[in-house]
Amino acid sequence: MILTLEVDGDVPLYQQLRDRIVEAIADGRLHVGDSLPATRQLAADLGINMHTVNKAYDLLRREGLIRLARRTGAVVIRDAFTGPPPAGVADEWEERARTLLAEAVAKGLDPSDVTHRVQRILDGFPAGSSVRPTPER
Amino acid sequence: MILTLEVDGDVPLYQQLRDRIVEAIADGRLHVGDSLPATRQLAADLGINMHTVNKAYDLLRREGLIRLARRTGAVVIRDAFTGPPPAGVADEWEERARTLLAEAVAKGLDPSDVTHRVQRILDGFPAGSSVRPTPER
DNA sequence: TCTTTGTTATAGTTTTTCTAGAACAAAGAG
DNA sequence: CTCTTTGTTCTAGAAAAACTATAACAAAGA
Repeated sequence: MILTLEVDGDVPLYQQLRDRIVEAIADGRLHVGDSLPATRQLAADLGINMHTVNKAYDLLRREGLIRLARRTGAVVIRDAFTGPPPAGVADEWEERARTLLAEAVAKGLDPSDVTHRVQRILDGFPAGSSVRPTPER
Repeated sequence: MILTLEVDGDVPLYQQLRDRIVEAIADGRLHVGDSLPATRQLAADLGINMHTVNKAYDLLRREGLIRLARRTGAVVIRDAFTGPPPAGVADEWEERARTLLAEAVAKGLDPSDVTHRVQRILDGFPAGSSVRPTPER
């Protein structure tokens, strides 16, 4: 898994790392059961500290996306096909979505353009190609 | 304009303030030409420091949403009907949208549900109710 | 001229971020 | 059973960000 981080950006490294992994899961480049690199290994590869990777992994664990265990390492336990998300996840997500969408509208982006962009992004995800009323697997 | 901030949240106060104002613009509760409260006044109302408000206003200014001037104060200069956004704004927005949408998918939200939620949010904005191929006003 | 309002400067505290090194603990590999 | 790998925890420190507090400056409308 190739990851690149912006060292001089305004987004914290552990947040960027978390985001890239979330995107990898959504993209289908990571599936349930897949292992993430060991914290020490990934830290070395990225040229950052072990604890920074640790923090990103801890975030993903608290979000219910990975399982952490000694010796086994970090393993993906959630993807688009795993089943319905815990209650509250959708509403909490929507709240943040509302802020982002408000920004688009406030800045004058055409709402239908926004819709199309969102649709295109979703369609780009493996799980977004087909309507999925009931979870598979 | 009534605003409430989460003092003990993990989102910086100036960021929350910026978000609430962006939402107010998108909601149509703030229009082009409307004045925001003076920094000292708003700081006092919210029980926070003047410089924190200042930082939020400065963000909004750099985003092209308000104009700042002495004596005149902070005035909204952009809303959904002002015209097309500067080049690059849409693409920069889409990049962040992609991360947020990836999170939804990775957490198992049904893509069609995500679409519906996005649509409902957009429709809730005054500018989102009707298709707007060409800017009005 | 006075007052309002943004702007800038200085300074200090607290929290967050990132790094560094070390040791501990569980669990699979051999 | 021993060794090694991997997450976990601890301490510590540096740098940056966030927030507060005061004060003074500067422009511009009343």
